Amino acid sequence: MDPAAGRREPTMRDVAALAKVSTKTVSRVINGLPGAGAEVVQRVRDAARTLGYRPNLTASALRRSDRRSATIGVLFEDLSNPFDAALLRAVEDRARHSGVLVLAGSSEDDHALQRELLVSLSARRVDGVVVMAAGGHQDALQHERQRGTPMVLVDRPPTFGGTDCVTTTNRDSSRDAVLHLAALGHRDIAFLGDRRTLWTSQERYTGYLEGLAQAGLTLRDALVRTDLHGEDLAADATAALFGLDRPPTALFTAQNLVTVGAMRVLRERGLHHRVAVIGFDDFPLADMLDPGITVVRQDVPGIGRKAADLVLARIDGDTSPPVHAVVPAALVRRGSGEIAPS
Amino acid sequence: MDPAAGRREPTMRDVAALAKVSTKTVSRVINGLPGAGAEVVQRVRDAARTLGYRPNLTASALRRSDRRSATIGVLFEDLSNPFDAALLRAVEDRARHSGVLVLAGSSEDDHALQRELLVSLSARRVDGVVVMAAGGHQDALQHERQRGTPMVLVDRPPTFGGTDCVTTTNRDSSRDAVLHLAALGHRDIAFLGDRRTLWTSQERYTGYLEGLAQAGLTLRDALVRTDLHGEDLAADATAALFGLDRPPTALFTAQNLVTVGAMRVLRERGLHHRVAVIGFDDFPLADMLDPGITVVRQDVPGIGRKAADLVLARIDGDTSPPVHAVVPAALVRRGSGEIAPS
DNA sequence: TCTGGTTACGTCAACGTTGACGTAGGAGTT
DNA sequence: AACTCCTACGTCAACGTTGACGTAACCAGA
Repeated sequence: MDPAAGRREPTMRDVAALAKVSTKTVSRVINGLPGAGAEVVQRVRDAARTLGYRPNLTASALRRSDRRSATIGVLFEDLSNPFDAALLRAVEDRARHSGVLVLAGSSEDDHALQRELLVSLSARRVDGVVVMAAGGHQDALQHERQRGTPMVLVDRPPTFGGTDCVTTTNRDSSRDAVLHLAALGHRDIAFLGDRRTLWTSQERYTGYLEGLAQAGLTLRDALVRTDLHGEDLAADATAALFGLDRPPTALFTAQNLVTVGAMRVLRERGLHHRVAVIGFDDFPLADMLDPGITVVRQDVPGIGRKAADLVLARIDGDTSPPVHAVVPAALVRRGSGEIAPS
Repeated sequence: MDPAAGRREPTMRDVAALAKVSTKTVSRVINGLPGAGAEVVQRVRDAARTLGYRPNLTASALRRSDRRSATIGVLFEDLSNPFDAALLRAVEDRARHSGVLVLAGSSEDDHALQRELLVSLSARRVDGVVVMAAGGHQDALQHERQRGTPMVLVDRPPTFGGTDCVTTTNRDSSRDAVLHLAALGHRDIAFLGDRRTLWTSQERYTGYLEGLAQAGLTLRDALVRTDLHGEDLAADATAALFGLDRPPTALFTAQNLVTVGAMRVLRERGLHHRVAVIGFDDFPLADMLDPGITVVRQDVPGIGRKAADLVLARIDGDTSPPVHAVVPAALVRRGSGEIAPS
C-alpha cells in the first residue's frame, strides 16, 4: 500500500522523456498554453496520466514571475469557537472559488503565538492573510503589513493605517439593543462584557452608553461588569449583580459566552422569565432555550466573504485606498429580550 | 504602507553580499548548522536583520532531500460544524507543536469536491493528510493513498486497506445508550439516523440493534428512520413517529443535528418531559435545555490529537502496521435520557 | 523567388535554497 | 618535516518549473 518507499514523484522531465518532447512543451500542455499541436498534446496527456504526474505548484511558484502560491493564511483566535469556525468556512469557500487554499491557525489571543504563526505563514510565502488581531498592541501585524503582505483584519480594526478591515455594527447594534430594552420600561440595564482590551468590547460598551443616554437613563457603575473572559467569570459577575440592593431588571451581555454564563445563573435562580436578556452574537440553540434568547446576530458569512474578497483583490493588485467594511448585524427577537420589568 | 510596490523579497544572496560571505554560509547560519565562526555568524545575523530577510521554506523544501513542506492537509466535511471545528483545532494544535501548519478544506461530503481538494493539496506537496471521508466510495482517497501520501482517516474508516484511522466507540456506545433506556422500562425506542451511506450511521444503527436484542426488545421497523440529513428532515421524521398508533416512549437520535430537530418537535408538542431522548454527539448548550439532553459524548480533542500523532509519525517514517485507533465515548446523563415511560 | 509572418516546437538560464565536495590553514602526531 | 585530522569556509550543481529567446518549417503575397 505504500509504494512510495524509495520511489520518486514523477516530474515534467519524466513526462517529457516518455512523450518524446521537451519539458517546456510539457509545461505548455499542462498549463493549457498555446504552441503545442493536437497530436503532441495528446501524447503528453497520455504520458502524464501513465506516470501519474502531478504538477508541483511550489516549484512553479518559485519560478513564475508573479510568484503566487495560491494560498492565503487565516489567523483567528480559536478555530474551535463557532464564530471563528463559521468565519473560516466563509473565507475558505470564497477562496476556493478562486483556486486559493487556506492555511489556518489559532492565535489564542496571544501575541507571541500570533507572531510565530505569522512568521510560519510568511516562510511558506502565502499570498495574503486574514487576521483576527490579538488584543492590545499589533506590532507584529503592522510589521508584516509593512513588508507588503496583503492583509485584512476581521472583527477588530487595525491600530495602524493602510490596512483593510471588516467589522460589524458593534456600536449601533448595541445601542439599539439597549433602546429595545428601555422601550419596554427597563431602567436598570446591566452591561456584561468581555475583556476590555478587545476593540469589540469597547465598541459595544460605547453603544450601551449611547443607548442609556438616548433613553435618558442613568448609568449605574455597579451594573457594569467587564473583563469577563469565559462562561464562569460571566456567571460569577451575574450572580454578584443579583446580590445588589437594586438589581438589574435587564442584562445586555456583550459576547456569546457571557450570554451563556449569565443565562446559567438566571436559570439556577429561577429568574430567566423575569429578567430580560439581550446578547451580542448569536449561538446555536439560542432559540431552543426557555425563553429563546434575543440576540444581536452578526452576518458571519457576509463578513467572511467580504474579508476574502478584499484580500483576494489586493493580491490581484488592487491598490485603491484601504477600506473599513461594516457588515450590519440584526436584532433577532426570541423572547428573552421582550420581558418587561416586573 | 505598501512598500512592496516594485520591491523584491531579500534572499540569501542579498544577505550573503551584505555580510561578505557565500550563500552557503548564510544557509548554515540560518539553519544553525556548524561550520561558521562566531564572528561570521554575527555578521550574517546582522545582515539578515538589516534586510528583513525571511527564509523561503518552499525553495528550501524543493532542494532538500527530505522535501518536507512542514504542512499537512485537513479535509473535513464542513469546517463550520462544531464537531469538525473542534477536530481541526485539536489537529492544528498538535501539528503546530511539531512546526507543522495546516491547510484546511471542507469537502461538503461531495466526492468531486473532495477529489479536487485532494489534488490541490497534493499540488502544494503537503506531507500528509487527515481526512473525513465523504460517504460512499473512496476511490480518490485510495488513489491518493496509493501514491504514497501519508493519510489518516477520522470519524469514518477506510474501505481500503493499509491506512490508519481514528474513530469512536460508535457501536458500543449506541448499544449502551439503548440499554440505558431499556433499563428504565422503555420498550418502544425509536432510532433516528443520518444518511445511511455514512459508516457512523450504520455502526450506530447496529449498536441500536444490539441494544434491543440484548434487552430482549422487539425491533419495530416503524420506529426506525434514517437518511435524516439536517434538522428539518429529523423534525419531520419525529413528527411522523408521533402519528403512529403506538408511538415511541424514547428516542435514540444518532447525530447531533438529528437530536436538535427531534427536540424541537418534542417541545412544540409538549412532549419533552414525557419522551426520553439520548443523542449521539454532544453539542453546546445541551445542558441548558429543559430537560438537559443526555448524550453520548465523543472525545473530540482526543480523536484529533491521535489522528495528528499518527500522520506525523508516518511522515517521520513510521512503517509499523496500520492502526485503527478507537477513542472511547461516554454517556453524559443530563435528564432527557432518564425519563421513564409513562 | 524572396520577404514577412505564423506556428510548433526546442534551448538555456534562473527562481531561492542546499547536498556534495573542494580547499586553505592551523593543530597535533610521529 | 611530513603526515593526518579538523575547522571554517567556498564552489558548483541541482531540486521542478517557466520566461526569454531561438529556430525550422510552412504559408501568403508580391
